[in-house]
Amino acid sequence: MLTFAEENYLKAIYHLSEAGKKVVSTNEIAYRLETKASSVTDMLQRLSTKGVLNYIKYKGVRISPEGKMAALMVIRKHRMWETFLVEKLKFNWDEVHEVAEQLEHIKSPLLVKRLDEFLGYPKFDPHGDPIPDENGEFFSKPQIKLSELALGKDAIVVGVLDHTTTFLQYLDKIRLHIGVKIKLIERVEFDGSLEIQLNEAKKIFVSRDVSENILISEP
Amino acid sequence: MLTFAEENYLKAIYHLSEAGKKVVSTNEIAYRLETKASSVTDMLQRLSTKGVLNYIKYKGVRISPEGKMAALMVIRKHRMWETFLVEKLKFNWDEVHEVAEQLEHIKSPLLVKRLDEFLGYPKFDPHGDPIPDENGEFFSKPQIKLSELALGKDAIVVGVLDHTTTFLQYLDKIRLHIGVKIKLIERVEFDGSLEIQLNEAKKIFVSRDVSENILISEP
DNA sequence: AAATATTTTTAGATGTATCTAAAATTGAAA
DNA sequence: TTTCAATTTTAGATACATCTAAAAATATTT
Repeated sequence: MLTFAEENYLKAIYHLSEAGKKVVSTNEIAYRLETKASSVTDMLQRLSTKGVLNYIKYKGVRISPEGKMAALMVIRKHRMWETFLVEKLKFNWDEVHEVAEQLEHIKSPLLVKRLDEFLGYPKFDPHGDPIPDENGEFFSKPQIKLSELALGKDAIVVGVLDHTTTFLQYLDKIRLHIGVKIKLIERVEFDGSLEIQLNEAKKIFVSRDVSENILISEP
Repeated sequence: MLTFAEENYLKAIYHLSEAGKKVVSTNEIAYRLETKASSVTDMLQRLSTKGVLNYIKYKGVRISPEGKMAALMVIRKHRMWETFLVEKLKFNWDEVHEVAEQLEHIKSPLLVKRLDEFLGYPKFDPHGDPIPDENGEFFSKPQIKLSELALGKDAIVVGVLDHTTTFLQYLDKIRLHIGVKIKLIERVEFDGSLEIQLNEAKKIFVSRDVSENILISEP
C-alpha cells in the first residue's frame, strides 16, 4: 500500500518520463514537486525498495511496470473526480485541480467502479485529458499545438497543456473551450500571435504563449 | 489546519463526551481508537496547544467550542459522503463507513457546499444519523431503543446504534430498515427477545441485543 | 587531463504519529 | 491512612517525510 506522498512521486515521475519511456533525474523531480533534491533521493530509495521504481545511484530513475500501473490508477482517479466535479457538482474547470489532488488518494476499488458507472464511463476529463481504464489503457487522440496549425485550416480544440487557474479562466473569458471549432485566419510573423475564428463566428487574437498551450486535432 | 489523525481524535472525543458535555479519559479514547494510552496523551497535549481541547494532566479532557465545531464539520462531511454513496452510487448502507472515513478529511468548503446542494440538503444519513448544517446545528428526533417500546405500541425505525457490517447486513436480511413501521407483539421475559410486526405484515423475532441497537420514534 | 561547476547523495535535524517500558499520579481497599 | 491497583504520563525508539549543510560523484570547460 502506497502513502499519499509516494503516490504523488510516482505520478510526477510517470508524467516526467513521458508515460514511463524516459529516465528521470533527481533534480527534475525536485523541481516538479517543489521540494529538495535530498528529499527526492530519500523517496527514490524507498520507492525502489517497494519495487515501483528502478533506481541507480547518480544515474536517475525509471518507473517499473507495477509503478506505471499504480501511477495510472492515481491519474485515473484524479481525472474521474475532475469529471465528477464539473459534470455533477457544477465546478468550473479551473476549480477542480486542488480538490482532485486530494480525492485521487482515496482507496476504494468499489468507489472507482461505481463512480465510473455514475459518470457513464467517460473517456476524457474536463481538460481533454484521457482517463485510463481499469487496465491502465486510454485513447491518445492525434493532436498538435494550435501554434502549429497551418494557415486557413480548420481544427477542433481537444485539450490544454497548462492547467493553471489563470490560463483556464482566460480561455473562459475568450470563450475558447474543449470542443470548439476553430480556423486559423492569420499568423503574425513578428511575435507569432494568431488571429483565429471560433465556431465560424467571432474572430479573436491569441498570443504565441497561449497558442502553444492549446491542443487541437483535425476535424 | 488539522491533520487526519487530529480530526479523528476530535471526532472520537466529541462522540465519547456526548456532544461535548462530558469530560473524557485518556483510556476511553485509547480504547475507542484502538491505540495506546501514551499515544493519546501525546495527541491530547498537541490538540490542547492548538486550542481545540481543554486538557488537564491526569484529569481528563474537555472539547473546546472551536474543537466541537471542527468535530461537527468532520461528522457533517462523513454523513454527507455516506448519503452520496448510498443515494447516488448505489452503495449498500453496510459498505459506506470505511470510504466515508477517508472522504471526511477532504478539505474544500466549495465541495461540501456543492455536494449538499447536489444531494438536496439531506438532514439524515443512510443510518438515520442527523447531518449537522454549516453552523453545526442538527435535528435530534426524540428517540428510544426498540428494547424500551411498550407492548402493543406502534413505532417507526429511525436509526441504529451499531454500525458494523454484520449488524447492518442482518437488518437487511430481516428487512428491517430506516422508515419501517413496527409494532411490538410480544416480549419474552426470560431473555428479553421480542416478536415484532413489520409494516403491518410480516412478524419476526429479534434478540434483546438486536433490540438495544435499533432506535425508534413515535409514529 | 586537470580544474571547475553541477548534480546527487549522505549525514544529521525537525515534526508527526505511533510504540514499549518505566515512572508518576490518582483512586480504592484493607 | 497506608498500601495496592489502576490510570496516566514521561522517556526513549521507530517510521515517514521533510529540511540544511557537507561530501561524493558526474559532467563540463579550459
